[in-house]
Amino acid sequence: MERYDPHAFPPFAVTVDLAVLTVRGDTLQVLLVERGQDPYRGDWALPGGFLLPDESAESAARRELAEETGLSPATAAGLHLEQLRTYSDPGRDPRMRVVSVAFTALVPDPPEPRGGGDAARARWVPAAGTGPLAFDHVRILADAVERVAAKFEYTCVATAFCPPEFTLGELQQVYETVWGVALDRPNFRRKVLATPGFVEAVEGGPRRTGGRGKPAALHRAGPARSLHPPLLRPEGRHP
Amino acid sequence: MERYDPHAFPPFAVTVDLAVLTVRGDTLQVLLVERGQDPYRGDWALPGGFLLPDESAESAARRELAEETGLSPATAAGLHLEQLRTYSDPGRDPRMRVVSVAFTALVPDPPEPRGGGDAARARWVPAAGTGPLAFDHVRILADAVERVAAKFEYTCVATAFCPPEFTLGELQQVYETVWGVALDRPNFRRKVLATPGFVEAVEGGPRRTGGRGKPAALHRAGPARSLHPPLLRPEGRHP
DNA sequence: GCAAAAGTGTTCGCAGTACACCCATGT
DNA sequence: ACATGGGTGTACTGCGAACACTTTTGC
Repeated sequence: MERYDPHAFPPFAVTVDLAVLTVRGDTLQVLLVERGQDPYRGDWALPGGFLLPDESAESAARRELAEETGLSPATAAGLHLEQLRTYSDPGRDPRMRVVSVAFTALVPDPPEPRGGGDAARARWVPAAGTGPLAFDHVRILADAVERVAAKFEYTCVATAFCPPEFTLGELQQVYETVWGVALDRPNFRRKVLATPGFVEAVEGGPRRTGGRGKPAALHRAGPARSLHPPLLRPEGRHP
Repeated sequence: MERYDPHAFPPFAVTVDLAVLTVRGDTLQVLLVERGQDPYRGDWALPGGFLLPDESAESAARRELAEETGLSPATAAGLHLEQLRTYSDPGRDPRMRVVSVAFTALVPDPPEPRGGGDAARARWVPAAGTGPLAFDHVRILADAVERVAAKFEYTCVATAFCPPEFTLGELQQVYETVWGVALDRPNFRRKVLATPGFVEAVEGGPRRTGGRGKPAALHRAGPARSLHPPLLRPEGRHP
C-alpha cells in the first residue's frame, strides 16, 4: 500500500451477489432473476447489484435481499445472511473489472417468488442442476451449496430454513434435503435435543403438519450457534 | 445490476490484506509491517496492497506474500494461502472507500523476518496481544486466528505450519500452540496416523529434533485435505 | 382397521480418553 | 544413571448406528 499514490489507484466496480437458498418440500432451491440488460441479457443470474458509495457489502446484500425477495425490510433484517467469499478474476465480467462479494442467504419456505424490485423476473429453481447462469454464478452457487452443507455439521443454521415454529420432523427434512441423505429419526431427535440451545420446546398444543400422523411438538430456534459435538454427514464428504 | 449504467458505477479501491501466520516455538506469530506513509504512518499493520488492474485477489495476495516474506516466488507459490473474508465498512480507510479482501497464509517456521519489498520494516510478533494496528487490522487478525483454529478441527492444514519433513511431535506442538491446550501424545499420534492421507511416513533414518530424546520418525504432508472424523478441541469453543 | 408420522427404549460397537509402560538418545 | 522425548498397549466410557416398539392422528 505504501508505494501507491492514493489518488492513482486502479479503480474497480464492486458488487454483491446473493445465493438465496430455501428448502421447499424435498428440494433445495435458489432464487434466480432474469437479466434485463447486456451482458447475458435474458439469461438467469443470482440477484445482486453494485455497492452504493456509503454502504458496506453486508448492507448492500441485505438491501438487495429485501428488494429481490419482496419482503419488508423489517422481515428481511431477520434473515440469515452470511458472507461466502469474494470473486475477483479478471474477465469475470466482460465489460470491466468487477469484484463481487458473494453472500449466502437462508430463508424459510414461503417467501413468494415475486419478481420484486427491478429484476425483470424472478423464480425459485432447484439448486442442483440449474442451467448455465450469467457470469461465474454457477461456481458461486456451487460454493454456496457446499458451504451450507458443511455448516450444517457444526452450526445451528439449519433452523434458518424453518419457520419461527417448527417440528423436529421438519428440521430433519431440512437436513436430509441439504445433505441428500436419509437420517435415522430417533437418533436425529436425540442429537438435536441433547444439544443445549439448538431448539427450545414451545408450550401449548402441538400441531399437525400434513394432517396425517401424530401431531408433533413445536420448537423454536434456540440461542446456540454451534454444535458440539458436530452432527456429521453419514458418508463424510468434504471436497 | 440492471438499473445501473455500466459507465456510472461508484468506483472503489480494492486491496488485499494478509494475515501471515507461523508457529515459532510455542507461540503463534503474525508478520507485521511498519507503515511508511499516512494514514497510520509509523503504526504496525498487516502486509497488503492494491490490486493491479489485471490480477485477481488471489494473485495479488500471492505476489504480496512473496514480496513481504522475501521468499522466492517459486517458494511462495507453495505456501498455503486462503481467502478469509472481505472487509468493506465505509470509513475503514480514512482517505477513501477501500474494500479489502483478506487472506490467511500459513508458513513454516524459518522464513526470516526481513523487511522485504517496499515495507519500511517487518517483524514477527505473537498473534495474541499485538498492540493496536492500523485500519481494522486487529479485527482481521482476530478473525484469521479463530478461522485457523477452527480449521484445525476438520482439515489437514496444520501441516502447512511444518517444514516439508516433520515429526509427529512437531505436528502436535503446532496443534497445541494454535489451540492453546495440551494434547495427549499417544492419542494424538493414533488419531493422525489413523486418518488416511493426513501424513505419510518417510523412509530412511529418523532424526533427532533438539538432540535429547529418542530420534523421531519423519513424515510428510499427505494428499488428504479434510479430517473425518474431525479432531475436536478438548473444551469445544466455537464463537 | 390401517397407514402414517411422532416419540421411546435398547442393544452393540467403536472411537476418544486416560493412563501405564517400554525404547532410544544426550548429558 | 537419569532426564527427555518417541512410541506401544490397554482398560474404561460415552456417543452414534441400528432397529424394535408404542402412541396418536386421518382416512
